[in-house]
Amino acid sequence: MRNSREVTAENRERIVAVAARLFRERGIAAVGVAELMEAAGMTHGGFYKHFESKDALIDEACRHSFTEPGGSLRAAAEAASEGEELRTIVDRYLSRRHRDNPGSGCAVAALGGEVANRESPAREALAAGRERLVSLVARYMKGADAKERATAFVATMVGALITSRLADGASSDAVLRAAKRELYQRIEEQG
Amino acid sequence: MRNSREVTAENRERIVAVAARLFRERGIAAVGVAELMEAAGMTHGGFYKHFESKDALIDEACRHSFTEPGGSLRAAAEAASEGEELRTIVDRYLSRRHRDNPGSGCAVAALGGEVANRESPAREALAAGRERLVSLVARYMKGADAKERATAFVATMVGALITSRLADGASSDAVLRAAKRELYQRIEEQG
DNA sequence: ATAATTAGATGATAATCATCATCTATTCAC
DNA sequence: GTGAATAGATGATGATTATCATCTAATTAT
Repeated sequence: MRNSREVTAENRERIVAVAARLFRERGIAAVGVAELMEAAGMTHGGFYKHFESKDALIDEACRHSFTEPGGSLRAAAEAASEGEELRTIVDRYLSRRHRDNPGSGCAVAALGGEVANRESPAREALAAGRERLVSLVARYMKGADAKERATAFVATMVGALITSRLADGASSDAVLRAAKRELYQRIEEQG
Repeated sequence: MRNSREVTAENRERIVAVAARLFRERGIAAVGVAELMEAAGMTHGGFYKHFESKDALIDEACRHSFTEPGGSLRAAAEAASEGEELRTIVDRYLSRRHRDNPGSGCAVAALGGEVANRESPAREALAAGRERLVSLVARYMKGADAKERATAFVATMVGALITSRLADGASSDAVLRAAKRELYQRIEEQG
């Protein structure tokens, strides 16, 4: 069977979106092409009409995960009242909601470990995503060393999210709380 | 052929050690039983004389990676001169050496993402490793909230290591530097 | 020393994987 | 409308996987 250009484009987009979600939820290696296509509402064979290989999809899915509208930290920060931008970012990033829903969350935290080291466009996409996050945070910081402090700020957020997902119940919440308190303090110290 | 009890125990230990290294270097899913056994100097078939399954080895390898003598942060901290313990920990953890050698480094940073979520002894082992790291750091902090500050401290270290491994060349060093500076400052502020 | 045990090699198994050839029904270009 | 192009289904491919049965030589227990 054949679909219209429009439907085809939608299908392709759906594959990427589903992959971006499943990869973050369960890891890249743990998700096969067949399962992926079924989750996108198709059979496995059609996959290669859209992508050259699974690796090509991985790259695209990594890029995609930073362009999703729903979880945009940038939008949340820009909607916040003045002086509350960084606190808004922290509250969102270190929320239980974010911790419990990696599929729609930060790809740096969800896929960073699996993609690090291996040289690939996927790694570059995550690296670029991290840098954009640093830039967003730095925008709300004052001083010549804003970028440097933002880099450490982001490292704390990412590390806290990852370690909170690792810990069990009680201490998982404690990790989020501790990091939030720490970051709040840094925000107070010098905007 | 059959080996003596001693040789057998050594072989088993070697499998665990090799697994702990390879898993951290390339990810758990990317390392097969056959490759693992070859790296340990044996053929794949003997594996199941030592372990019930690959999952059982994963659990043991995760536990093992926190008991290696070489990379012990605890030993380094205890050997440091008084007042320099935390700085010693930071210098070690956020060194280029540690960043470039995940195989002998922190398993929380190397495997945290892949093991998070999935319920397993492996996850519990990493969670326990993280808590021991927090306790080690807290030991050198003053105040009633030492544990909480140590939790954020560790999150920053882990997040910095992971994001530095993700970034390319230039910014990778910048991440380490920024986090070190940030943590140094926290140490100064209140021991 | 003899007998029972077993560590590890060899090779097979079945499952899962990414990838691709083929087919078909549809859509687009004309 | 007619014909070329193609999206996606179906099914096969070969590679890789974890797991296991069998065999054998060596070690342990007696």
